[in-house]
Amino acid sequence: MVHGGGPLIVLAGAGTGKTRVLTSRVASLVERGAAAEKVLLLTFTRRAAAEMTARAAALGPGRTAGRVWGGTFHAVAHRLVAEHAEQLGLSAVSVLDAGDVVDLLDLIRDEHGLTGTETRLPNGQTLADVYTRAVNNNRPVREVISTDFPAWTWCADQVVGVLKAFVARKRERGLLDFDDLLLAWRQLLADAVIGARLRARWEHVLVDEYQDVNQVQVDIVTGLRPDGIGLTVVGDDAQAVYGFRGARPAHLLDLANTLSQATVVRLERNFRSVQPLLDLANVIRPGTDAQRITLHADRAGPRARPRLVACADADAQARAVADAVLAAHEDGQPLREQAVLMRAATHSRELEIELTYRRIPYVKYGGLRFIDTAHVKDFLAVLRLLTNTGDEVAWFRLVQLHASVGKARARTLVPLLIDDSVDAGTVVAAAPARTRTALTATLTGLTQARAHTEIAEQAQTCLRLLRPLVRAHYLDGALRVDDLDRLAGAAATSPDLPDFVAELTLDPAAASTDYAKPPQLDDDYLTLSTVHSAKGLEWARVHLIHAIDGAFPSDMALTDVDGLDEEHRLFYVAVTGARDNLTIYTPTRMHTTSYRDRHVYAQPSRFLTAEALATLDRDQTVVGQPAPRAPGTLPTVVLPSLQELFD
DNA sequence: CAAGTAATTGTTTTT
DNA sequence: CAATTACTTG
Repeated sequence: MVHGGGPLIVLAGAGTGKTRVLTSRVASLVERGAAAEKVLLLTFTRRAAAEMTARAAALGPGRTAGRVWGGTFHAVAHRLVAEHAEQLGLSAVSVLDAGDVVDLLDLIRDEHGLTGTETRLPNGQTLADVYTRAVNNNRPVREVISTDFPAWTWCADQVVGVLKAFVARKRERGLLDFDDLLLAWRQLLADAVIGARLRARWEHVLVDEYQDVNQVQVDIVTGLRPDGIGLTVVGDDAQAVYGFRGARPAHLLDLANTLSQATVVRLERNFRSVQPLLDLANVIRPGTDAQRITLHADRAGPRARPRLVACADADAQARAVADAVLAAHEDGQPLREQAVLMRAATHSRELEIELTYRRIPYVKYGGLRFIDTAHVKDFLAVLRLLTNTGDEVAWFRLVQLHASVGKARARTLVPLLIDDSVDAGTVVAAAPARTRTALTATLTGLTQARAHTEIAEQAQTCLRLLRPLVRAHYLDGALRVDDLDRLAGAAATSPDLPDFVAELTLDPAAASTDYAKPPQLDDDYLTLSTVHSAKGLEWARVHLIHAIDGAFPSDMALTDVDGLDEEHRLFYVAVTGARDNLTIYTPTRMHTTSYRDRHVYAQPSRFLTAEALATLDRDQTVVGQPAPRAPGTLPTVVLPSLQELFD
């Protein structure tokens, strides 16, 4: 496809070669004379960015890769903020992740006397939710409280006060959260001089997954290409699944209306799945008929209909999935080509037990990530302190790792640590006697690390100062230290330490196993993933579990129409990830998460309408209780490939 | 004031 | 049922 310079909007159904469109567009632009460094490619994940720049390089006339600006909105924003730190009035820059934001808000909440047990007050997490919703939708905080958080209307004044202080404190200390990065970018574009320079920097801006952008990101794209010239946007409003983060699917169609001269292309030919799977997908696909996209299979080959399997409960479901996975494996389908998808990370609990019991290797995407574990955050805090001594949140973490230092002592120590005019001796003297030795060691270590010029030396010094603290502070300290050894190793080989920290914060490894475990899994393994994390990926065989009301759609989303619509789109994403086979499981009995061991009887997901069921093969039998395992029976084992024996 | 223990609570998705 | 929060003890 060749297209000129005018705005181009590609409405691409699932599996229609969205990535290929963007890739060949980049290649074609470069081929026709655009300088690669004048092309900006904004994607949703770093994985997508890497994939696309690599593919563009393969298509294009060499040297394309690496010179195209590519990355997530947040990663590019970070680069620009670092570049313009001075103009933004920031002396240093640290990126705060969601957890850091909550920590800081809790701290400020304390300072504002918003704690106590007499009346219930919003906690740090709630304050963060209020803040991000206001910022991402350009709505006043008070309005957000009264419409979205009515329970806190009575203390709206205090909430506004805390959030104001929160903003001021971040400015003062050079701390930027995810929202701030985008706001800063938008602000740079709004500046007469800098904005013009940034607009001139890129002739072509390409945006992937446009249905998942929020208002600030819309403003950024508009700020970069005000008339739409040189803009290419790809997306599918039926796959918008980040409403909770401020995204609105309407943004994609709004753009087509705003840019009246835009060329709109609709992709309906699906290169991924066989037709019987698309028959189901087309039924499930939400949206009005006017903008209807109907997928047609390009592929030939075996055409199995999707299957529906009713199970007695989650345990039966786990066994059914494990059986099916192994059966396919026996038939020659590698585990790598199979995935189990679910609405929420917790839905795979029983399955993970079953997989472990049967020794089926798996990697899980979604849920708690390595980066979110306390000791990893501790290590990143230390690294942040190398370049930003004003990083209050990092100091709080580090100081509280020392024995006999809690919240209260940290509050007296941290202001001293931040103050450049206070020397280390004075700070140590302010600590209780029994912690002074350890604290001295920490501060000396930091100074030494800063003095090193080699990145590997810096990382090792940080690890050395943290190791005894982590070992003593956590019950399983020794295990956590092993994790940190690996992480420090990764840090040591990075070209730039602050960039390493920022990148890890902005787009951490998706699987909890990525950094945590040695790569013993590089053989063959099953993928377990939340539907969110699985978006845009594909497998030959997909098992969709917990397709019941209350789980998928999540009962949290049942109260409002927008929430339910989003679940519906998410279901579409789940269904379209399979190439050859799809099996949907509906356990009829579900554990309630509240109250001990109680269970409820759940209906199959409301998205499995009569029309949808007509496209499915239904097993007549309900997978029920197992025959009791004979004692001493060996579990089924996936044999290793033994490849290494033949090398 | 910190750390350990008992009670309680509330559950999704992630850049 | 696990993780936070309130309460007690050292």
